Amino acid sequence: MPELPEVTTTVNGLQRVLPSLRISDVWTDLAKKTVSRSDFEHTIKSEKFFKNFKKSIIGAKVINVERRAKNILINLNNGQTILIHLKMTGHLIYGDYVYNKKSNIWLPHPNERKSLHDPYNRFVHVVFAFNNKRHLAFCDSRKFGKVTLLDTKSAHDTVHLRGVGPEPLDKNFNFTDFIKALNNKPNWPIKQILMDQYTIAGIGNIYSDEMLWIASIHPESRISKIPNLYLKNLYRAMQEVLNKGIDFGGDSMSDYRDINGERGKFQNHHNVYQKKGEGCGKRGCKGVIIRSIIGGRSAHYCPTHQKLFN
DNA sequence: TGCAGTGTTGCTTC
DNA sequence: CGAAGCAACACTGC
Repeated sequence: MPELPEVTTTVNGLQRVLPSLRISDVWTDLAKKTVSRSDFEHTIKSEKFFKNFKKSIIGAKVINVERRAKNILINLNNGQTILIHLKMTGHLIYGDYVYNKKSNIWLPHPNERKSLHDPYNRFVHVVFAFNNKRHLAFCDSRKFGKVTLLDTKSAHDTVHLRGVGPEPLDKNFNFTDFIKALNNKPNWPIKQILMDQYTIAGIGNIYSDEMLWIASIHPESRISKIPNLYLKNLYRAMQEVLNKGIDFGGDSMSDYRDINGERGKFQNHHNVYQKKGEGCGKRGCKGVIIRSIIGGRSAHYCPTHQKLFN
C-alpha cells in the first residue's frame, strides 16, 4: 500500500529520530548466494552485495532522510545513501529489538510499546542497529521490498531514480506542468497514467481511485478527451487526496504501519477504494461502486457520476 | 478448505 | 515497439 502519503509519513518519522545516529550493525535474512533475478544483484537480496553493504555503512552517521517518489533515501556522512522501496507490504519500525538466535528472528523488546507487538509487525527481514542501542526494523511479509546503497551525489541518476516523474506536491508543480506530464502517455487510461512513476511520482492504486472519484472522471477516460475543467478538478483532487492521506498518517487498510508500529487512518475515509457494491457517497448521486481491471490493476469507481471521456 | 485477491515494479513474451 | 502477462512471495478473507 505504501504510496506517497505512507512513504512521507515514514520519512517524516525517520527524520525526527535518525539524524546524528551512527549505524553500529546491520542484519538480514534476505541475502542469498544466488539471486532469482538479475536486478536483485545490487540489492540486499544478494549475499555478495550485503557483505559490501555492511562494510560500507557500519560506522557511518545519518545526516538526513528524504523521499523521492515512493523511495526512502537515508543520507549518510560517508557520501553514501541507503535507498529503501517498501513495495507492497514493507514498513519501517524504530524501536528496541532483540534477536532470538534459536529461531533466527528479531522481535520487539518485551518492554516495548504495545504497537510494536502488533502481529502485522512480524516479518522482520532487515535490522539496522544504532549507537543509541535502538533499531530500525524493515518488516515485509511478501519480501518484495528493495534495499540498496548508492553514492549520494549520483543517487538520482541511477536506475532506481532516473527518469522518475515530477513530485505532485512540489510547490512549483502547477497545473500546466501537470497536463504536460500526463501527456507523456496520451493513449493510456487516465488511471494508468496517474500511477505511472515515470509520468508523475508517488501515486498508486488507492489514491488514484480516490482522486478520480472526487474529480468525477471515469478511470478509463483518455487524457485528450477530458475537458479542461475536469482536468483542473483532477489536479486539485490530487493535491487534496494526497495531503489528506498525509494528514491521516497514511492508509493502513493492509500492512502499512508508521515508524512506531501504529496504523494510519486514511482507510477510514475512502470514498471508493475497496467499496465495491456500496452506494456512492457523492451528494445527490444514486450510483453503486463497481470494480474492474484497468491496466492490470483493480479499479474502483462510480459509473454514474464519474464521466467516461473517450 | 481452497483459491482469488493484495498496495509495486520490472522482466519476458507476443 | 507497445501492451499484456507474469514473477518476485506470503498472507488474508471469502
